[in-house]
Amino acid sequence: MMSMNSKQPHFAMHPTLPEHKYPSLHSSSEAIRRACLPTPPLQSNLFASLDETLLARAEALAAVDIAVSQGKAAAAAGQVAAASAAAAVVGAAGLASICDSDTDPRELEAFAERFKQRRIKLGVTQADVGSALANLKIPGVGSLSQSTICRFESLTLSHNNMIALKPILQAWLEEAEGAQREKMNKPELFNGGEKKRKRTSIAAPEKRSLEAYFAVQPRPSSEKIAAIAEKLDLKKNVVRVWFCNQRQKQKRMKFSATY
DNA sequence: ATGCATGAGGG
DNA sequence: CCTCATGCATA
Repeated sequence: MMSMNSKQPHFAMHPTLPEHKYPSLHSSSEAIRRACLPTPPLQSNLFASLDETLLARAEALAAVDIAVSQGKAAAAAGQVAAASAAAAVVGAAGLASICDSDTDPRELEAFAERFKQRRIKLGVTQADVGSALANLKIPGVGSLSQSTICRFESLTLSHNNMIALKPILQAWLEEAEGAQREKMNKPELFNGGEKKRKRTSIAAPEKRSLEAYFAVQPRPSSEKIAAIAEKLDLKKNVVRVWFCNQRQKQKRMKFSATY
């Protein structure tokens, strides 16, 4: 009965972030990426005359992928290209501010692993760490979800996100190891049943089409999205969000930067 | 561990 | 509408 799931009240959500967690990280990095993108995609006149054709083309590519037995080939190629671009950006920029040890991917990776190791040694779950962060009483820092802690440990967060979270998790780690020799206990609180969100699941065939399309055009216009949505019989918003998430995925540490 | 979703902030 | 940080729900 006591499903000890990771159900947390809503206290961890973004009730109206004070001013967002990491103020200075935004515009700069994005601007640099854009400014240094080596090759602005390809098709431009392709879209002018082709519409449904491109969609069909993308799906054809998906079919080819299947034949090659590597469903992710196209997407992978896109990621590689993006990774190269990102690497070139960092190299060309040569900015001291983003090249010191605190932002060094290797250091982040090393820390993430040490963190996980010590966390486990403390017998604490990812979810525990997340909620415990609120107890650190660090200004502007509340709790985090199991998802985020997991992603931090597996480096599946953006480089900037990793950098921002590192000091926070480091603080928790030291605090926790110090408190271990003592005695600690925190109260658990749960709330009754609320309306649960339902997660839409995109079927494999549709996903293949989306991936194929993404390979040729990662940022389809609203109109294209509508067309794709209709073609795949999905809600337009679902398709839009899928593309947004796909783009974010490309930027995660694990698939980015040459290090 | 990861897929789809939300919301702040920016343009 | 997008990006980005983040989370609920689920495989």
